Amino acid sequence: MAEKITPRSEDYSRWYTDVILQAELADYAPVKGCMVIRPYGYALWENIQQALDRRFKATGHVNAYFPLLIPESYLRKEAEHVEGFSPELAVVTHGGGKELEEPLVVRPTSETIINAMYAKWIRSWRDLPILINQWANVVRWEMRTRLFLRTTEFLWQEGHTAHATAEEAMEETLRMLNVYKEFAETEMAMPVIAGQKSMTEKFAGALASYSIEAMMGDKRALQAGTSHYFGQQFAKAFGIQFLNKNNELEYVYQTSWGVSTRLIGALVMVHGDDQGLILPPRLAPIQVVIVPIWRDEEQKRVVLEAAGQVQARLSATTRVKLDDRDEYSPGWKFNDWEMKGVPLRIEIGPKDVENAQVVLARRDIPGREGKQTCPMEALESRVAELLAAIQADLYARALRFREENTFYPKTYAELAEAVENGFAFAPWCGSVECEAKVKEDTKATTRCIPFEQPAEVGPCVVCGQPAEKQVLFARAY
RNA sequence: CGGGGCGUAGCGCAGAUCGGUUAGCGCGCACGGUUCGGGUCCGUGAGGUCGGAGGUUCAAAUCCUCUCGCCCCGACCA
Repeated sequence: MAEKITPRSEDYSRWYTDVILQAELADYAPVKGCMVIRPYGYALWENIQQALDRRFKATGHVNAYFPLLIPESYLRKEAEHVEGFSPELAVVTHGGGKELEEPLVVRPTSETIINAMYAKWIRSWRDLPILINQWANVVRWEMRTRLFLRTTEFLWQEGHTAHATAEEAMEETLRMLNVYKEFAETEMAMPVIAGQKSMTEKFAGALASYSIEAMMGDKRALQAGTSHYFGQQFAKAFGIQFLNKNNELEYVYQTSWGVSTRLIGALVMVHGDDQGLILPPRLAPIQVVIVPIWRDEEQKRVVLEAAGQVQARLSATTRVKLDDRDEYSPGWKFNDWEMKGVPLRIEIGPKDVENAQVVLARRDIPGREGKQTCPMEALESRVAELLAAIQADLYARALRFREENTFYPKTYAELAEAVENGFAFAPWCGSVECEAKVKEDTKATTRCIPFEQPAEVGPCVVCGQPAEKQVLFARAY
């Protein structure tokens, strides 16, 4: 056995890296913190893109593309924004062999360049709302990087909208957060907690930030998507004004929202096991792999013919691959496709051809337990059923895991213990001091103030003062 | 930036403490055969500026100095 995946229990971090490298999702690039997204990983990203893009279009958004290079001065226009991003900027100082008059930053996010354009485009209330999304790469010079979770360059989408009223912009902010939540749960089979970020955790330049937070396999939290309400902050910095219906000059109200290739890291950590990836059927690049089994040339001919028919029948509705490679044994292929997380495997051998059946093996249920025979005539319906069942079961399993590792501490000591073992929902007075103390003592941060709140909230778990809200504390990526 | 680890064949490593002349092993790769219902087995073969620079020495993967890079753990972040 050439490569082994480190078991999760031994070293979760190494397991994560092993799975990504061996499943060929990505590989390290020559430049520190950068990675190559390999074809299999990119196919996964394309499926994520499609599923999201469909939802963006359905909510009235259009795609556009803004440039990679941004004049450095643009970043400085919004005080809080520049403060948040300057430490991690890549700056271009030379071009065409000459030093540039003004340095250009490689976008870490596109608020400034997009808003500079919005200032040109918006004149009247009739120009609003502007609902633009872009799929792009961005660069942030992070100190510590990790495949997919935090790379120097990453792919994402960023929606940037401008509205005539605060209410409308806030509605948009929450609508898109909800799109993310629905996407995560439906497509990724990943349950998430939606809520508002605390003032210290919010986006640089936003009035309010919202996020969806998911529990990874090591019980740590991962911010899987964010949506920001900017009010008129950026509009004032960039001079985005319009004449309202009363012929009054007014600043627009804005939002931005984004998810990144980090979602691939989330998929790995939410569903994967010691054998490798387990991909949710709705996003899996290959939903069904057919592994034919034969001994001699005659069997090979018969089996491959049957396998070809199975492939043809399923390909109308399913992303299916026939692995007819001669050079690998069936056992090798089983392991290989399990590592790559293909949700459903079809085995066809001489016995199956004889009995007009196939063997179906679920990736999410290892061993004999996950295997069943299926008569050839029931092929399409059974495969569809199983894929749907796997999708649902993955979600249910992830939800159960999160619930089993979620705690409701009443005291500070209980909180400290709880965040060692998972998510902790606890009353919080809202003060930065209490938030900082928890971080200092336990390394856990407030992830979000969930929308779903209990009927009654006790005193702040840190200081004992009255608390209005319950907050989610967790150690996070 | 602080702490730790590592750079020797495509990958994973041994060799270094105690310098010695053809630098090994496993996997992978190529070819031939064998096998195929859970990572078959056998044979043959190709493949190396020992991260880089400088120094010590009759002799350096090995000792010394400098340097570059990567990974992991922290502080920062999607």
